[in-house]
Amino acid sequence: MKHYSVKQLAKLAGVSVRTLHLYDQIGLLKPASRTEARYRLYGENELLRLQQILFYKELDFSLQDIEEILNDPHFDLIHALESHKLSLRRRQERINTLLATIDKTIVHLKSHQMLSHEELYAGLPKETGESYRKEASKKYGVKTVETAEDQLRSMGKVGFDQLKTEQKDIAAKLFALLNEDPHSALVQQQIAQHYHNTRMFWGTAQSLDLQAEAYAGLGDLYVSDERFTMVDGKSHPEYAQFLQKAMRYFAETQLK
Amino acid sequence: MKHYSVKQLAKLAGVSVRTLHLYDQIGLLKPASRTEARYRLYGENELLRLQQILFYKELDFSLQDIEEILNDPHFDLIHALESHKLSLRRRQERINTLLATIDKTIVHLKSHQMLSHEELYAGLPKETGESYRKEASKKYGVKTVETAEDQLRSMGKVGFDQLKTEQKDIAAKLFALLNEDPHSALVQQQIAQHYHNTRMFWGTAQSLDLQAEAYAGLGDLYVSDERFTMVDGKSHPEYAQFLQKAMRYFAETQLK
DNA sequence: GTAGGCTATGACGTAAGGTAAGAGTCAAGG
DNA sequence: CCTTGACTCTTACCTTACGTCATAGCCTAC
Repeated sequence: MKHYSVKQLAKLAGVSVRTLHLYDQIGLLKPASRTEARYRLYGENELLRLQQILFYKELDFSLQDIEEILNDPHFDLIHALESHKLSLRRRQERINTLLATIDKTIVHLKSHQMLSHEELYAGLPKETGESYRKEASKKYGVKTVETAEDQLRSMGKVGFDQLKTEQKDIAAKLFALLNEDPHSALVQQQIAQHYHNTRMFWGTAQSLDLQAEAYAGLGDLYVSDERFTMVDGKSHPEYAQFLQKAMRYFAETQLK
Repeated sequence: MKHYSVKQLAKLAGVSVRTLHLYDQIGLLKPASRTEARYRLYGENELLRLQQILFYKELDFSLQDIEEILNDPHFDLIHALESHKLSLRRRQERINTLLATIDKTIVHLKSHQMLSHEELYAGLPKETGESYRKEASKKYGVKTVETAEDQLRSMGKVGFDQLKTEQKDIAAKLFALLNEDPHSALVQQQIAQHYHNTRMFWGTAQSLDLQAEAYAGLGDLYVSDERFTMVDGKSHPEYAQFLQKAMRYFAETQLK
């Protein structure tokens, strides 16, 4: 009868010696016998069992499961395989979701910086855009408008578009509060929602101080660019100013 | 300014306290400050960072990678995501392979026991099958034939079919050795190949003694059922007997 | 006799926490 | 004032399936 040393068996089956030591230790694959010096000796039976082990390992079963499968001849292997299939399917679906999310994230990131100054005002007649800039700059200062534009630009096209869509939702709620005090708890609660949503488009984490500034600046932009506060095609400058006040107050009271 | 205790932050973000302890320990997310009693205090900034961490964790990034991504603003995130996509794709392909293998295995197992006595002899006119049985039983004893049939049945339809296909290959080699001594090294070497292939269809591991018996019994079956030794539609009883001798010799010398 | 190769056991490390022990902290109620 | 209960701290061991030493014993060849 043939017998193999650890190294021979390991080489034969393509595993490491350590693996055989482990399998011996946990009782998954014991050597047929030992020499006087406690050297492990494996026989043909052990080679066969090892091959079975490796087969199930290929299928991603845990060593514990493999031991149950091999030791209990009445083990319901088909059932085990079916449930294993299910878990593999779940893993696959999860990976699909991950891939989709990553793709979205990549698209999102790539659209960053792609927003040039022209794109920022695309959709508006150039002169109109410029005139709004001038008017807003007069009212709020050149620096404020530029800061707000930078902030918006860093948000990327996707964020930009989504932000507009988002506005529709929040507009419905805030529009009803137009006559409330922008500093009231009622309004501030909605603004908090808006802040948390908006923040998701702002790349890497910044200090709260910076975020406060940026958020307040975004409110300024609302005033400087009517597109953000258009509802059903009509601009609502008083809504923009309402929002600006509410956002700045939020930034100053909640974020500092 | 708001501040959160470990438990509050944990609950807010849906992680465990231990997780926050760990993130603190590895420097991934340090508390903004500590109380006098060394209680951890987290602020709004930490909540934001934690949410970023969880986002990347959702994408199956390791904590190490996440730390690099978050700490280095110049990190090439798009590149990291692309390569992450690749590794996810590989995992998905691997899972696809596993699923296919499992399906095959299940089919294989299900065809076990489905092989009734009639199916065993399907394809042969019933009387022919019966007559072969009788003749073989006379020559080798009823018990031998039944044992061989059981063995074959336990192999399942898939194994049964594949075994026949397999025979075509080995037949080409062994047919040329028909006039050699079945016990010669030349023949025995081919038989060893055959044994190792055949064994793959024999479900769970058995003792070598049992395998030896089964393998020898399979040789008997070859003689009792001409379908195994048909080459181009012609039966070759002398080939069957040659095989039987070689297999029995192999079982007795190599497997005991 | 010794060099080189094989073997044994034991122990530590990995990733991302879970679980638990022992001790200190804090606010509320009696 | 004291106790109770909830919370927190640190330390440390457990998990998977091994890889990687470290130390020591064994075996064979020259």
